[in-house]
Amino acid sequence: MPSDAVPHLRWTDLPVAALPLGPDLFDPAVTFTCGQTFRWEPVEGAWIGVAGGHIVRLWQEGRWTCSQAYPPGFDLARYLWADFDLAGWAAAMRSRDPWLAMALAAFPGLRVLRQDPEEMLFTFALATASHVPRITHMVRSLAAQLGAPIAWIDGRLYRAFPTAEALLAAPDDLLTGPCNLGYRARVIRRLAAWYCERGRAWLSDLAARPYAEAHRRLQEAPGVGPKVADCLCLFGLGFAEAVPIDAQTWKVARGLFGSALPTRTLTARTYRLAGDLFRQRYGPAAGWAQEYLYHAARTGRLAGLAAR
DNA sequence: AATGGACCTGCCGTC
DNA sequence: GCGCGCAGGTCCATT
Repeated sequence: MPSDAVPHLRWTDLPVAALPLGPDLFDPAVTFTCGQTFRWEPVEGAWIGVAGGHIVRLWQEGRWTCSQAYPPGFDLARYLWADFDLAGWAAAMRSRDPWLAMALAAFPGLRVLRQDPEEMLFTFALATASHVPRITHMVRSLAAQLGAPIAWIDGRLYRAFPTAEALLAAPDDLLTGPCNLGYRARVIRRLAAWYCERGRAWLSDLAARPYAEAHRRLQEAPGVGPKVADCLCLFGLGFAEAVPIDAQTWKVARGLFGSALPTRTLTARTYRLAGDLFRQRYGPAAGWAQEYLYHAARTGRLAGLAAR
């Protein structure tokens, strides 16, 4: 669809909704920049992002999180996992170990988001051997180059995350050129072809399966290993017990669990083992604990936690 | 089952 | 400004 075929709107004309989430329960700045989502930007005291085909603007007023969205029908409460009792969980977790307690204190209001599973599939397949600034650039370029236009708002055009079909049809020099995917261009193309043969139901059906099964079956997709599968489980399918173990989290795991992890490097077996140890220590929302520990480790707040 | 290496570049801490 | 570099890994070949 050409970009002049979508509506021209103004934020002042869009209705406002509100959720009872104050800064202690939801901190947009931390949540949107900690490496689980890549399309939110601060704009004049608010945050604007595109998620699941909706343009969303949100800001906080006292104990409330206010929001606008186009097209209407965006379920912000679901997106923010608002029914997860962050305060209660955090209170229960502080005693598990001083490291998680430190991370909880350092980043109050960090929430795990429930994002669109298809977007998560391609986003985290893209994220391999990369880092947050670069992933952000890749995701935003892809949306700018291949995303369907949704609307103009206050003179700016917003585009959706590219569909699998659009990624599959994209010329190779577009993926490697302006989007700077590097070797990931091949990965994305292969994954898009594989996914297009199955369709969206393949992903959404997994959300109804037990975590272990979903995690295993996701890895049937090319370019999806154990870590990307866990990102999908946690960020896209709502499995709070999924613990993505990347390089940072592996360092944390070695510090926490020491000799219980038999190898120095992350292997298929130790990946499983580390995840189980996290779940043992932090319970059914171990994925939330991972998110706090990952962000703390990445920003250098866990300097004292060295592997034995 | 556990390494070792390749794969594309932009960051970023370190010489 | 670089860099036997490293980064939210995965895949494949060897041992």
